[in-house]
Amino acid sequence: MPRGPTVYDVATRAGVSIATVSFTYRQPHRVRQATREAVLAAADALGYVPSASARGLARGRTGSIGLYSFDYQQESTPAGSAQTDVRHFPLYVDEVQRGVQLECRRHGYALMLGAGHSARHLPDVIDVAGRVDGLIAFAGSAPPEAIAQVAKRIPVVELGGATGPDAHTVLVDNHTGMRELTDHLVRDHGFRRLVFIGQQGLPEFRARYDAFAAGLAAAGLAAPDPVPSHPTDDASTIAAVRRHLAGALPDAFVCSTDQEALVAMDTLTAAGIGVPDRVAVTGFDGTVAGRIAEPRLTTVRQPMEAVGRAAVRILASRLEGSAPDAHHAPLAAPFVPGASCGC
Amino acid sequence: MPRGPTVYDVATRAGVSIATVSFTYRQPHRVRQATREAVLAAADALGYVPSASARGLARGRTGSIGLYSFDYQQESTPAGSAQTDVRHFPLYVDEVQRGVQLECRRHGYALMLGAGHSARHLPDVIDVAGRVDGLIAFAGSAPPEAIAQVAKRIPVVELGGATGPDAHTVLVDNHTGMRELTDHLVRDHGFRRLVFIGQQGLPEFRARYDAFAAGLAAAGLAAPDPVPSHPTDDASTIAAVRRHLAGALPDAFVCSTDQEALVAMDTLTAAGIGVPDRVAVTGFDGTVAGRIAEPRLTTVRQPMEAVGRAAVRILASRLEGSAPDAHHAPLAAPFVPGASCGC
DNA sequence: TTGAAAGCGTTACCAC
DNA sequence: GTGGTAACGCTTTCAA
Repeated sequence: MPRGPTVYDVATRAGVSIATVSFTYRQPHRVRQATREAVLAAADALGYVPSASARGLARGRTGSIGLYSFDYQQESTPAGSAQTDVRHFPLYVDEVQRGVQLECRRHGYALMLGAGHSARHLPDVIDVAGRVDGLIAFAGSAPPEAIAQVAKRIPVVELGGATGPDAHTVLVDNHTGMRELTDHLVRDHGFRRLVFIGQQGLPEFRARYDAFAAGLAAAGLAAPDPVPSHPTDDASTIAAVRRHLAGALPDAFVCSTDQEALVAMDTLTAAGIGVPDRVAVTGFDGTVAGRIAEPRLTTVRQPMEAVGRAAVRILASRLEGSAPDAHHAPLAAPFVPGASCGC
Repeated sequence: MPRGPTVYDVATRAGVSIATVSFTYRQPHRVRQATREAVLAAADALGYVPSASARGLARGRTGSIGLYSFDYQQESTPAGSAQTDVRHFPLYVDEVQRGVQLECRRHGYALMLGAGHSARHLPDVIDVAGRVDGLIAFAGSAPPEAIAQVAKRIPVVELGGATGPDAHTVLVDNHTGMRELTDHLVRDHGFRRLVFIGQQGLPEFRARYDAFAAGLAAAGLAAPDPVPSHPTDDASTIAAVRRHLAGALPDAFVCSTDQEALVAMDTLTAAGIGVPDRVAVTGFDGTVAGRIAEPRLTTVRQPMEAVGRAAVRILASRLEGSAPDAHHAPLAAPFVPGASCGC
């Protein structure tokens, strides 16, 4: 912010005090029309651009909300097949971000996106937190301690985490959809040997596995342990799939996310195993990439934009001290049959 | 930013001065290790989150870059056919934004996205400008006067505008690709009656029409005036197309953007006119929606992510006072034949 | 309706 | 290496 004209310059030029200049912008009605016009004219002539830093310091709030995401969202996948080179399509994180953007705009908040690569001592998320009135963070994107620390100062909504004492979260019903999906595979397709691929670190992922297990249990089947894989890390997914290529192929790979499901499909295809002919694959999220994949991915569709919007609304209500955001019901995430399960 | 612990609190707790606390973060090497650790411990215990406002005010820069976009990017299209309900796919603006995000992260800048709907006196873009060290704005997204005013204070890159005295721009070669596209239609398909649909307000759009006209001229054909239409405003595009449904159908609709081309295709289809059987349609941008449209859109692919990245780089070099970003060559935008031209 | 002045939380210059 | 102490530009009482 190369320093430019300030309130002082505008005040001088308009022949008023700096207080009047400030009033002109913040409480126009408290200023006589003639005065107001004089001030605005002076500001215009000078090319006055109010400093948000100064305003933020004086008022104690910035008027902006922060969004902190994963790194993986940021860098393109280096290579990969047409199918997994999915980075040209918006992922879960991107679609949520879109909702956040939309709702911030509605509420008049500026949106601050975290930048990484800081060689500083402070975790990035704290840096971002220092710039905003409220923070939205994807669970797992920042160290829990950092989140906790931030939450002591400003309202925080952690997406995909558990609703805790400090950080709120947007509730999504991960269970119902996954249960339906599992039931579909077992009941409609008659599958018996199902493998679950995905990490179990976050509550939302655990809910997915639990629903999967519940579905199997209801059919009198034992649920195998989840095979570890991380949506961020394609290599881990590939490894998870390959592990099952040796012996008898399972009937279906039930994946924790679309991202992993797409990688799984590619891995299988590359190994000469047709999907869904020889094995079914399912995902979770309902991303664009999954919709246009070949075969179209069977999945559970999260209301991503709605999640982003809800996060902002929660923050806004906390910031504006309005209604303590009554316990909103979890957002629905419907089962969406595709072709990758054999339908 | 509910006020929390400050440098003073940390200093007291660590038994040092506030200057030392500041040094600990900004110039760690200048502080004795023991001191540094004491400070960090105190900060940690207190849950210290440095105020970016205060820092920005004191240092004269915020460490963040702003991106100002159109409104249309923000709100979902209410309805529309599967084809034009394109809002689920990233548009030109979104893909550029992605590049901006990526490059900001690389350079360690936080990214500030403009929020609209302010009931304030200041144009939004000025508000955003007051928050950042440099601004990227899509040409046409903000009043030229506002841009000019902002450019007096901080470096501005205006995307799609002309390189002017104040605002820089990222140069994209709009001509070559469109010329190739036009030649293709005329030469390879033998089309004679081509209609150009699109607005002419911005330099980049004019370049597209000019290339179109040049292509026709080279074939000894007269170029019709462009039919006004705005990519933001589907209704205007629909109207533009309908105007040509009455008499003899042209051979092709050459559109200024993919967005308009998709709307055109839908309009034609809805009118029972097959694309490309009875008339060809082409776009410009190379968006995802165009790639997966049926028929796949013939277009010119802009290097959208590269545009966003370049914008940040230009800003970064201006801010860091490094090389005055040597006149970089315009980015290439290749012709990409699809199926919508009849190929 | 307007002005004076006290902060707001950092940084950075200048001593020590 | 560390501490004092002016800025930095704006908002917001409190008076006038």
